[in-house]
Amino acid sequence: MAEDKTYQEPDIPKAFLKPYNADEHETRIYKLWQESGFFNPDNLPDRHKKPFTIVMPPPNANGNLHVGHALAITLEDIMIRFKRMQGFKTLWVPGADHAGFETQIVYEKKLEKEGRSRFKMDPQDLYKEILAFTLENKGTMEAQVRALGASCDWSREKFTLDPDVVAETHRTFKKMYDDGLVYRGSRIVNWCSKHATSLSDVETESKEKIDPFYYFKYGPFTIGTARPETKFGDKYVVMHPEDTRYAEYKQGQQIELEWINGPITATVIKDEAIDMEFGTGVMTITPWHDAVDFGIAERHKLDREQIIDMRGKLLPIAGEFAGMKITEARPKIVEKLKAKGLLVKVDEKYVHNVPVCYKCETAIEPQILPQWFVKMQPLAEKAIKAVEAGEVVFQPDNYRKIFLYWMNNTLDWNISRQIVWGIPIPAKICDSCSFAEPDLENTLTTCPKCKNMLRADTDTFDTWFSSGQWPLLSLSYSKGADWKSFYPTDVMETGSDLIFKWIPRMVIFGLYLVGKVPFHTVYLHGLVNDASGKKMSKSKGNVINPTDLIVKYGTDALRIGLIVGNTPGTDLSLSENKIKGYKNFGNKLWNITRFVLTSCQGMEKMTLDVPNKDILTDEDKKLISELHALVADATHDIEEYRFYLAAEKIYHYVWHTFADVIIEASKAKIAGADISAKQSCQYTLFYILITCVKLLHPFMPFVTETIWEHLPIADKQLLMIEKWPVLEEGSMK
RNA sequence: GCACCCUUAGCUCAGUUGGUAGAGCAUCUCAUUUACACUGAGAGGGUCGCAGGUUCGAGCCCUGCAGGGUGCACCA
Repeated sequence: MAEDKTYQEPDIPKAFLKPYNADEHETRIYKLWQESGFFNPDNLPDRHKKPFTIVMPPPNANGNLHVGHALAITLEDIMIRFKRMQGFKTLWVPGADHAGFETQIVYEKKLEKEGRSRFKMDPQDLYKEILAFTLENKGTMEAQVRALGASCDWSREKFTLDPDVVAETHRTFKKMYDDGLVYRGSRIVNWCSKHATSLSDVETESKEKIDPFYYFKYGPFTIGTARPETKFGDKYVVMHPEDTRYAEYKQGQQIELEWINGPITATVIKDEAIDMEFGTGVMTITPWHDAVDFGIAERHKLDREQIIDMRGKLLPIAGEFAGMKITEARPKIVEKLKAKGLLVKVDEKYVHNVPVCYKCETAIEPQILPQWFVKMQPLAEKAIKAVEAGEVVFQPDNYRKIFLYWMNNTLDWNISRQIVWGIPIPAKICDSCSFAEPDLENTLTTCPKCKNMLRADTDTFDTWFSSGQWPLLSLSYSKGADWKSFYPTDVMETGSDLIFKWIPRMVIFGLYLVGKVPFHTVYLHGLVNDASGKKMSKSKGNVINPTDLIVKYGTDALRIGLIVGNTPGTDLSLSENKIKGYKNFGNKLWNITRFVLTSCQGMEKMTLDVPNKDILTDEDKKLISELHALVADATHDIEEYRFYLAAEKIYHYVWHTFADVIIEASKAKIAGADISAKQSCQYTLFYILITCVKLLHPFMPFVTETIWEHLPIADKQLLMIEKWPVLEEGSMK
């Protein structure tokens, strides 16, 4: 800044002779900030002592940022800039996410377009291709984060596949195995037959479907089902133990009956999972392909048999239907049962919700598979305790209830994924017996139980297994003591949709690995929808690329436009008009500066202090005390995470009090003959200007820093490290 | 079915501990060689979803109801 001479000249800098043009300044200003080194807390001046840390939720490195990212980056940057100006030793750790499953899907779509398929590729080659694709997109994503003005410490940037991240994730896996918190088991999992991988319970969505609901004669019973194609192997008939209609049938009783492919022996089971109100109150079970049935089979130690293969086709047990896709087989099976006189009736319009893959909407086919699971209950208990003790608070507060609700209803977490793009699971598996064990050093070759050859697990971890440890991993907690200054972090700011997927896992891993919660405050922002409140999606064509808005209106306008009127946890309808309005605001501030500089021409260099009372008129003293009331109010709002209110109040003051009232009234004084009134007015205008510019800096960093460059102030620094306006002792109230 | 949220101006939404109903956009009128290419002054517009309750006082607290949204679980 020293080489910039314009501010030393008494004339109005030339820059102010034309409207503010964001495009001219933003790249240069960002460079100035970055070269100053102040993004890195280690380089901040001495007054910055107490750490304030945010770990950036690493954006997916598989494409462009969307406006939701722009909102997140803005919120985080507001907190960081505010705290930095207040004198905190601020650290904001940027990152990039390889985003396992999600990126692989993006890449598979690309392959599909090229007429290729991952199922015909060598996994190693596929991995290499996706890596190259990701690294290329990582650069695009980072450039967009910079364009948003993010004052994060790039020297500490982490990628979720960095070698130390992978190594540490492996160690956690081993540690959890040794502690009995990770186990390998053949359990029912959510299987997506399109992507050919299992999914966790948070990676499925439910979709309403209308299907026929069939009633079949099953020996002396009538059973109801929407899925006749799974019924080939059904040999258990289940009813509620208290159902008086079926009191004559006893647990374990065997019944001979005629079924799809001939006579079978069915066994009566009594279980409380049965809803007496539903259907006939009797059902047969298919443990291999239904979670509830699996639970019943577990409780009663029943046989299970696979009916449907991993690509969604019927197995030989289906007899003449073997090899058919289930949708194709269903009507034919019903036809056969009808021919045998076993079809009782059909409800044509049965409305139910079926789980689907959250990415491709393919119906989830539950399957029993040997996978690695995390035992959630003991971990969830700790997380519940920590949240109940107030160690983590939520903004807005109602997410606390949602967090606790989920933690109280948690299922064991399947962490195995049958995809290549991710962190490999460092384990050895015996295909001959049930042996499986983590093997970080890659030393196990033969099974200690049955002496057969072991094979390396080809699965990768669920992305959330590593990203759940992100607050620790991103601070390189395995290396050196640096992380201890910044952990636990202060705020985790992320989308409200991650309240299940991510937040609980981070709390759990933080408590498990180092005994401390990973953050004290969780700030959750809502979705950014289009102007009519509809969710942005590629298929609707209403996706807004933040870069387009930046090009049109400038980053500052986008930032404050995303903040005003946007309460935490609530979805936002984004209209371009609003952004445009804030572009005008940037220019208003620009012109205010021009007016104040013109009015102050010929004065000595100014200081940052409150003007001396002795030279101020009573009227101006009152103006300054009103300004101080705004400072106190806005500061309080920011501290309470009410950024939408702070931004609006400052905006309103600047435009409708400072510009419309104070400046209008000042014109007569500046032109008037009363020298002391003029001087008082000049000091007052200047002081109000610098205070407003400071207050706006977290929200609109570029225009405020640009203005700051041109202000005739002695001993000034970059605005980003100037002191936040403070009402010191003795200053006018 | 359960949980959570929402319902305030034409639209999008604020409204902090209960103390006279707010902003932006839109509309209308007027001004404007202006610090302002992106401006100003002013106006209209609300039974705060409905019904009760607590209170000196309720948009805010309590109960019930209705409508909308989101999430979770499903019920074979």
